[in-house]
Amino acid sequence: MDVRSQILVEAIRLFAAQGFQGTSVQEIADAVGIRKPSLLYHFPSKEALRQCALDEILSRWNDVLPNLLLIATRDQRFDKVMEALTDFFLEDPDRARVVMREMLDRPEDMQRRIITFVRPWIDVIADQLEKAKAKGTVQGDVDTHAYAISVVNMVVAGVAVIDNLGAALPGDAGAKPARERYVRELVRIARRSLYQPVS
Amino acid sequence: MDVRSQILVEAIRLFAAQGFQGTSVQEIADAVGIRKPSLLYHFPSKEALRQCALDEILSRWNDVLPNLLLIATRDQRFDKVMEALTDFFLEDPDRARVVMREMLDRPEDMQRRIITFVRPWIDVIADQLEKAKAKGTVQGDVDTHAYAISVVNMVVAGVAVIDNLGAALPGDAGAKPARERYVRELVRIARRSLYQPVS
DNA sequence: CCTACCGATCGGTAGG
DNA sequence: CCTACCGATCGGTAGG
Repeated sequence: MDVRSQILVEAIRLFAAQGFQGTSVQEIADAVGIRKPSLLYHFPSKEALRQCALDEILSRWNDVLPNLLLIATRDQRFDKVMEALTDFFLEDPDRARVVMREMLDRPEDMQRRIITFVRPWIDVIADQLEKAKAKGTVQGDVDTHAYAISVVNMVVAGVAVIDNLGAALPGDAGAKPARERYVRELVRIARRSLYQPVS
Repeated sequence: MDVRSQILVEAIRLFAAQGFQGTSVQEIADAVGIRKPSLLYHFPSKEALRQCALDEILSRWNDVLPNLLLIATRDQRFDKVMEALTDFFLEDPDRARVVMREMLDRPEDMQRRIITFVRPWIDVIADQLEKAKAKGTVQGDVDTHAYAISVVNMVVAGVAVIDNLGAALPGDAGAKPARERYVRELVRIARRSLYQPVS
């Protein structure tokens, strides 16, 4: 792996754990094993490093997005879409943490990214849900746009703090790992609040 | 209002917007209109200020909690409990932002607070839900603990970034404010994923 | 509650 | 990719 990629990996890890302001360029350089000015040769400023770290995460999301939209458009396989969404963030929870932090730290910046980046595919999914609503598969009072965004936000926020939430569960020693319980329940909540009961 | 309270108000506002590391003691002192050493007379360190800011939020939560548990225990009025929960954070979204930031910045610290502070009343609510499950009012496959925690997390995270999420909605000019749409949909999701359909 | 001041660390640059 | 160094700001203290 080249130095630039190593820098991005360590930056995302540290930004996720300590935040952007809570992480110094020195710390990232130490983690990579180079000197601070060497890092600033690859990224002209700490701010540039922030943008690149976020782009890195969003571009990986773009890798899974086409496949996800294909599934959603073709046969509305809800479980598959939710699985792709949860898998993406569970694969590296730091992604969820960085995204949550950016939404808190830079709301205007993140709103811009959301408009150009998230809204298009939210619109596609909402369209599908509207069709399903007309057919009667989906419950009539679902606010399809607000629903889709809320579910995405629930997954991102849930994964970002998933290990914290474990502390709120009763500590059954032999029980299923807390992570799995939460993810399963999140998916259940999203599904059950969407579809018309089959009865 | 005394100086100490003013400091806490400004600290919570700035911590919510910029984070703890992103806010300097100088900034808070400026916002209050005093010098930095004067602030450090009231709070011995920035770290002490953080703890007090969080205690302030949690103690306000303790004001509404007994009433909330009474409602939940007496007649399981789900909508009233959800209303108390959403109202508390919507009343000042900075509360939600500070809590989310603390969960990200200080996971071990926050886990401790969750165990002593959140878990007891989550247990009470989960107990109520188990009884309702036995009666058949609540759906059989609900993981009551994971459900209660997930709903709380959904509300906290949703309110924390509620203005960001507006950017993902189509911009119907005359439409209902984005905030209200989101809150309404969050409550619908929570309710519908819990109860057995009346059919 | 203030003025004056501390060492440490910050992001970033010069120059090679 | 390094050494050497910059001004600015950080949290905090002394002393009144």
